[in-house]
Amino acid sequence: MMCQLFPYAEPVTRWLEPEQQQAWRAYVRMQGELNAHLSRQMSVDSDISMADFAVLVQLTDTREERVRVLELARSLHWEKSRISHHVARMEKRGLVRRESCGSDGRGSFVVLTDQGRSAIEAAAPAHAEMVHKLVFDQLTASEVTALQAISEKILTRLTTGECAAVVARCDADDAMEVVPQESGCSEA
Amino acid sequence: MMCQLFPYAEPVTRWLEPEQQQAWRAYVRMQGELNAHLSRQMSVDSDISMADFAVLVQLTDTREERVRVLELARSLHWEKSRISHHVARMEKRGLVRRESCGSDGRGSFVVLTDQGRSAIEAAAPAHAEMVHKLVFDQLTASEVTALQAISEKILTRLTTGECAAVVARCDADDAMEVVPQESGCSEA
DNA sequence: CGGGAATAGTTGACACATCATCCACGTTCG
DNA sequence: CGAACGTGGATGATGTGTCAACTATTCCCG
Repeated sequence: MMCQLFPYAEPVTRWLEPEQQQAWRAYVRMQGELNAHLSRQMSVDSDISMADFAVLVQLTDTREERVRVLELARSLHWEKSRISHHVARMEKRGLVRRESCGSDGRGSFVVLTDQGRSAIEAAAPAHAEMVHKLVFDQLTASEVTALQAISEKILTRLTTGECAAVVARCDADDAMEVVPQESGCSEA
Repeated sequence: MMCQLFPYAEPVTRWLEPEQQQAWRAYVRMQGELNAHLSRQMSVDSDISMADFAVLVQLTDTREERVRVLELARSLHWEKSRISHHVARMEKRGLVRRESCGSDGRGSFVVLTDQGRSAIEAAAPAHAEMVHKLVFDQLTASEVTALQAISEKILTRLTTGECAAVVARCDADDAMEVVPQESGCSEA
């Protein structure tokens, strides 16, 4: 009853088709186990986590080997508080060091230490090898292409329109409605 | 020097080819952001996490709506301690309930509560819709097929040979080799 | 029957991510 | 100049995942 009267109240959920189900389950499991395996492998034989690795990569990618905290946050797509906590832990272990920023009293740099450099140099080869073995050795060239295309399509959807707006509505406490502004947010 | 004398000492790291780099970076970011988005969406509009959801799905998939803890662990591919902690938290929120197992004094069941059932029924449609919007609406039929093929190939590699052995070597301290027993576990 | 070993599950310590809050500094504009 | 507001970053509480013990039961075998 009241089916056609309130079409908006009964959107008739779009469940997944069987082929979609299969693909989705396979993807979800693969992604979970791949993450788990890469993480564990890295922490077992290099004593750093994937998160540490990501931070160290950003640091070594820069000449000067020092990066502002917020730039780290942006390039890793992490929240600033996550960066802050993580850098604190890494500092405690001697992988990085903080330096205050002269030109902007609020800011601070994250600086790579020698220990941090040797840590990433030790970890990188095994990690690359593992990615080869687990992923690229299993795939044909066209599958690699497809993987990239698929990832980019989904990524585009994720960083466009409503989705991006949800992410961006961070600390607007008294904004009664979220204006899905599609530009002018991040590249200040 | 000493290049060919000690070939094993200098394995000449296999770094990623440019196309591989691109595909890998795209995949890693997509996977991270997709996870984040799905998790946040679910906890925002249904007040349960993806982990809760996964547990509840397992419970509703069974007639009786009660499952042994270890069976849960196996079907979700989680560690038993993770299950234990998580079930404890879910119990505290009223989503599930524990019941002791008569036939095996060590075991216990996890049972779906009414509140748990309504929680998953409330969460499922929005989740399915989100997966559609973010993933399948973006992909062609052949990309869906490719995604499944890719996932299954990688998954096969992960659950075969050395990788599986690493996972399985849990508390077998003195077991020199791991026998990958494939049945006879769950139906007591 | 008795004494290991395996099994089912819990627990505590720790690493990590997220959220809300806070503070210090900078910018803008009256 | 100085109040208001935005920004860079730190902090504490809480929920979650992992690892390493630990308990209690059951199984196996002599």
